[in-house]
Parts: sequence; structure tokens; C-alpha cells
Amino acid sequence: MDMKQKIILICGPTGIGKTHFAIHLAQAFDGEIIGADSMQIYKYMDIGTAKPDADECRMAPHHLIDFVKPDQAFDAGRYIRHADAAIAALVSRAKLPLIAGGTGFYLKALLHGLFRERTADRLVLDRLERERESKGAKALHDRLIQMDPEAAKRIHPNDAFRVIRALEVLEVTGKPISSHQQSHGFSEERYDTLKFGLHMERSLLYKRIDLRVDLMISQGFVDEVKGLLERGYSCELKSMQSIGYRHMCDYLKGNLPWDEAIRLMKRDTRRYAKRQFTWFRSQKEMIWLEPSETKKAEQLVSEFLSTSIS
RNA sequence: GCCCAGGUAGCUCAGUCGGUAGAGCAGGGGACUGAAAAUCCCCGUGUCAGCAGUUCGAUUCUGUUCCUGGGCA
Repeated sequence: MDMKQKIILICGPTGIGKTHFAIHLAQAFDGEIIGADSMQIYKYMDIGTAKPDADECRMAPHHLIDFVKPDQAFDAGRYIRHADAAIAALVSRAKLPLIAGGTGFYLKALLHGLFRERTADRLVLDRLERERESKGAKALHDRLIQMDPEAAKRIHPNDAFRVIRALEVLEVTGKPISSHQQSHGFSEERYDTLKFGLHMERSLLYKRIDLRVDLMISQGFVDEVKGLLERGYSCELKSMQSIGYRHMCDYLKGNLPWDEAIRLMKRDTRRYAKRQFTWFRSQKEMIWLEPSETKKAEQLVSEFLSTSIS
């Protein structure tokens, strides 16, 4: 029988201390860390994404970080392929893979796969997007009601992003997205996973977030964003529309006064952390720990590694 | 000490010609199948500062106490 590869997963909201926690386990179990973060993948975006620094990378090697240019397309499907390869490479060197990150969708995709092997059709998406601009989101949703009532029921008319995707899938594959989703159902278990979710009192986390934003500023975050613009990476890029980067763009373009830019950057980071909690809370078999409970985590990892699948 | 203006949601305030109240911001909950740090949905009970009085009924009127800000001494 084929045994699924054992991996450790560490997730939690931004700023809670995933990196530190993961490094601790990596050192304790001869492991290496594979990031699961949709923004830390980008080169030149270091301060604002809170990438692990040189010291931290020395303490434990990190993978899937800092390897994509800010204007290159990336998505969950590509993430799976890279992560699978990284896991296989670690296993071949007898290293324990520790997946650490805050992008819930990437983690879910890695653990359960996605319903189809092809990437979204950019041309079709763009055409639908233009149609939304001229006819409105409601018109697209009305069409979805006709063509895929099942999906239309689950997607809110205002969520143009998902309405467009559903129409694109229908057009490109000839099958409604709802039937793809139904037959896939995230039922596949691609790895044997021990899942840690880090949590702490909300007000405490928010204080840490506010402090971390101030720290980013003192580390030269504004210059980092200026540097990106000088390299030709515009504010319209998806990567540059992320938290912090979009706020600095607005400040540099004169759309926001400094204090307001900082205030909004902190607020939006807090809201992001809240959304991450919502995402991770709904995941099954999550072991919730405080970031300081590394001893307990070690114990659980030991037990996990000593049991074989039967 | 005196005079004036206030004390209403976590914050800034609106309002009730007497029938127990609502905006913005902050915040909370949720969704999520190849753009996910994105995208989208839902959520406002709070001794209307305390006490007493008038009234069928007071957060609203009256008195008084306390607190805050400003002015005069």
C-alpha cells in the first residue's frame, strides 16, 4: 500500500508568530520550511510581507519564498506544483517538510487539490470583466442563473469575481463550475497532515499588528515601495495591491496623507487577520495552540511521526 | 467660588415638540475550488452620567449631585 507523505502544517493569522514557531519545530525535527503565503513569494517585497530575514533563514531553510517577480502571474495551481516539488525534494533528503503560512486557499489547495488541471483563461476572464464594466455585475449573475443555477445560488450577485470565474469555467470546459465542484469536493487527502493553528487573544494580536506596521516603517518600508516603482512595477499590479503596498502607493501618489495611510494599513491588516481566523476556524482537525506552546507542539509532532498509517 | 456649554454604542456625534434611540468610524460573524494580503455577504440593547420630582409614561421637562471643557474671579 502507498503511504501518504507526512507533513506538518502551521497556519494562523498574520503577525501571530508562525515563522518563529515553524523554525522551532524545524530545528527540533531536522525539518525545513515551505512557505504558504501568496505575497512572500514575490521578490523585492520583503519588509511589507514580513518575510523571514537572513538570520531566520539560516536557522531553518525556507522554500517557496522570494522566487516570483511582482509582475508575474501566480495562483493556487502553480503553488501546488511548486509545493509538491519542494516537499518531494525535502523527503528525498530525509528532511521533515513544515508548511507554514497564512494563505488559507493555498493550503486547502495543497492538501486537497483543485478541480481541474488547467489555469484560468485570462482572455476569457478579461472579456467578462469588460462586460461587467459595461453591463454591470447583475447582468452577468442573471446569465449565470440561466446557465448554472446551482452556482448562481451560492454566489452573491455582487461577487463579480466569482460570477466571472463561474462563467469562464462554463465557457472553457463546457461544464458548469458547480458540477466540477461537486465531483471534486475537496475529498482527496493528498498528504498525511498534522495541522497546527496558532491563535491568541484578539486584542493582543491587534496590538502586535499595530506595532509591526510601525516597525516596517522604521525599517524603510516606504523606500522599498519606491524601489519597486523605480524598477517599473506599477501600483496596478496584483502584488502591489496587497496590504501595505497599496497604502504606500496611495501615499506616494498623493491620494492619502501619511497618517491616514498608516491608519488604514493597520486597520486593513487587522481585518485581514480576522478573515484568516474565519478561514482557519472552519478547517477540520486543527490543533489550536498559542504561539508559545512549542513544547506541546513538539510532543504532538513526535507522536504524529511515530505512528504509521494502517 | 461664580457663569456658560456639554455628559447618548468602544470613539466622534445626531436625535427624540415626553411614547425607552441612530449615523460615521472602530469592531464582530460568515462565505471562499487556479487573481485569495483578493473578492463578497450579514450584524447596532446602549443603566441616553447619578438621584429625586412632574407625568399614565422621562433619555427628552424641572430640581439637585457628580464629571469634563471653556470663560470670569
